[in-house]
Amino acid sequence: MSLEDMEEKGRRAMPERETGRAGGNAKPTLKTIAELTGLAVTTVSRALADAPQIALETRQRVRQVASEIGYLPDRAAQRLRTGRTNVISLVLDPHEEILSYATSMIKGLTEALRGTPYHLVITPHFSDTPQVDPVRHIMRNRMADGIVFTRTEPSDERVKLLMENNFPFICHGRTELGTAHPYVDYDNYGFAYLAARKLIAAGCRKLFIILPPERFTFAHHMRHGFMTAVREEGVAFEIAMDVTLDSESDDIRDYLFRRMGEAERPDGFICGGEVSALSVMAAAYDHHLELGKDVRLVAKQTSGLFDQIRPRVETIYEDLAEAGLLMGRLLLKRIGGPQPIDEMQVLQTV
Amino acid sequence: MSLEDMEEKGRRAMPERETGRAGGNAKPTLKTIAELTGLAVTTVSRALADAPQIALETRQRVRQVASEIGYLPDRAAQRLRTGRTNVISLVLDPHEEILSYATSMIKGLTEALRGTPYHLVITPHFSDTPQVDPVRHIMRNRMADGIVFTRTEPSDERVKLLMENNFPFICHGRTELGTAHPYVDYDNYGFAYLAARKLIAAGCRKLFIILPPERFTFAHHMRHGFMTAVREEGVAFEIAMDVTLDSESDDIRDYLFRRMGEAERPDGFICGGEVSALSVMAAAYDHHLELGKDVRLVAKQTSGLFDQIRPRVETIYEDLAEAGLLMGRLLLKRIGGPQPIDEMQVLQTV
DNA sequence: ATTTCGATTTATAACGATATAAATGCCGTG
DNA sequence: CACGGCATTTATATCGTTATAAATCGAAAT
Repeated sequence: MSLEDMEEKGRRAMPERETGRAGGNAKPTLKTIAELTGLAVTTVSRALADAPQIALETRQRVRQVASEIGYLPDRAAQRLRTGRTNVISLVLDPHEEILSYATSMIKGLTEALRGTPYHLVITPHFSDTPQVDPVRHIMRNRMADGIVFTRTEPSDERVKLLMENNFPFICHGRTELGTAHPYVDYDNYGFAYLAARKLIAAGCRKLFIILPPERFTFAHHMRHGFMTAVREEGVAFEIAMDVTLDSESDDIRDYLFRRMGEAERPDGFICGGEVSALSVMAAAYDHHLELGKDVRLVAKQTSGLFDQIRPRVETIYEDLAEAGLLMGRLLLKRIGGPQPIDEMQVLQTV
Repeated sequence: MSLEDMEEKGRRAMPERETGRAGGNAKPTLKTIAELTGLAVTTVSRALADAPQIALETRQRVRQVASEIGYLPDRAAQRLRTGRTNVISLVLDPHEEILSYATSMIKGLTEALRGTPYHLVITPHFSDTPQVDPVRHIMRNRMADGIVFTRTEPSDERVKLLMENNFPFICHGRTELGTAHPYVDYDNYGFAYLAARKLIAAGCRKLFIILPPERFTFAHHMRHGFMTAVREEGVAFEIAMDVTLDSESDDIRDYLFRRMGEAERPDGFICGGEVSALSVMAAAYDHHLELGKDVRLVAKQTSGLFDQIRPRVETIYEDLAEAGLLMGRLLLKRIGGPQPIDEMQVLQTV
């Protein structure tokens, strides 16, 4: 083998300095700091953890060196040793793909996690598997230190499972289980009640509401708020059959178009979702009904969308980013503290 | 020390079975399988990796036992040992909070990652730090095996940095750097061209377009497509000053309302975003201009939103979930293969 | 019978951090 | 001057996995 050949082979064996290690110097570890300071790795570790048994002067010197060389602890090593993942899992339901719901939540959550060592992992929940599966998987295999999920049900299996195992979590919406659990909710009772009162005050004589699917707790809250208002005022009412806020918006529009063509047409509509509210408007438009005169609508607003909609629609605002922020904060608090904190918070209708 | 005392102490030492270890049996590891099969840990590891040097019969037996006890490899340990994180980072720009953009991307990405060991981590990019910071951080500290980002610029610092370090990534949109790099883009030239042709064909005599901020490559594409069409047809045109697709939608509406009140009012509008398109509609409405008669609008549609909008608006569809799916697939391919694959794909206007 | 070979399996050493227990050195005290 | 006590530092083991090198074993070859 010639000299050139050997050189050639050498080049092949080490192509171009392992990916990502540009600059020539390897990633700093505790060992690097230990060598630079002349201390033991253990000491460096505890110094960075601000352990009181390490001399103050040592702690400061270690901190100094650490920041100079841009040391960051290896997450994998920490996770392996301590069992803590520094991960928060957001379990996303396929239905949350609609519009801004998930994005607002994510915005709030990342804001809450900002400055902490926690990362946000999106765990999709595919519709062909039971709702509790991703949660169980995360918990069993310790994929995260805490779980965030939404669309809570009255007797939610996920809440039960997580409570049983004392695993940190927070959910958007409440259960109707006896036991207290951490959650953040919006006052959907208040929403529906207020919406109905507004419509009645505007002169509506027959109210119509599209509810979330019955299996969600907040569907009950909305129904209850709606029923309370219509009973107080003694006006006629109707609750959408066959379609829910989760239905395809085309289906909602078709359904409403049919209903608007039948006898005893409702004149006041309540809609707890933005796109479905547009479906209501479209159905009315297709019937040449004038919004704000022939029919009225109160919609729940979760984005700036309805500020651009004409004719103007009365809305009641739910701040999902704020909910996400709050959820993140409460979850971090729960993870930090050893015993379960059963803090709950309901964001009021504005 | 009495016997009771010792027992008491023993109990204290193991308080209540570490959180999450319900059921009494600890989380299975390679060691567990090794003990059950009588093999060495190394052998089990290689058997599960389907190494050819392990006897077929052994491999099958190990697989069997592994699935029986529900073994899952510890990600932290794998990550520590191999340096691979099994994480894909999606860097989210604050502007992507609007409506469905991020959600659609996430949907596509999770679909692509389904069945793979990869997790999706959301890395927020806060607006008070340089755009390249989160990308550099992820790369330097090996927080992920691959990066996804959006809003690509002609001379994008992120692309440069990642290319220099040969770090796997994919972006939504192209650069104008000479070097090829992996990306998925939408044919925004085609969008603007087609939109302009449609408006002209419908009889419009003065076209108006709202572009993305100039710093993004796709702004140039749209401008180019728009300019080509108006020049071909020789119609008058105007490009929005002062507002872009990133502007507050209220600002866009106010701006357009003013413009529509001035002389030589445009009669054909092109809008590359959903909410801003609604702003155009709102401005026209507030001027009592009839859409489809006094003024026309072609909007880019990225969700089902415009199917519910009345009066009906002409739209051109961009499938962001499809883009996300494609990006995920290309990135995984890039991570799998040792040498950079410079695959690029432009999704065509439909 | 000894050697060699190929096919398997195994032992050992890391990856980078931290918990536990042990060691060091300095101080005052008896 | 030996000792105990205190403050501080260090050595060792470990988390669960995989890369590397070494070992085992039966069968074929010398």
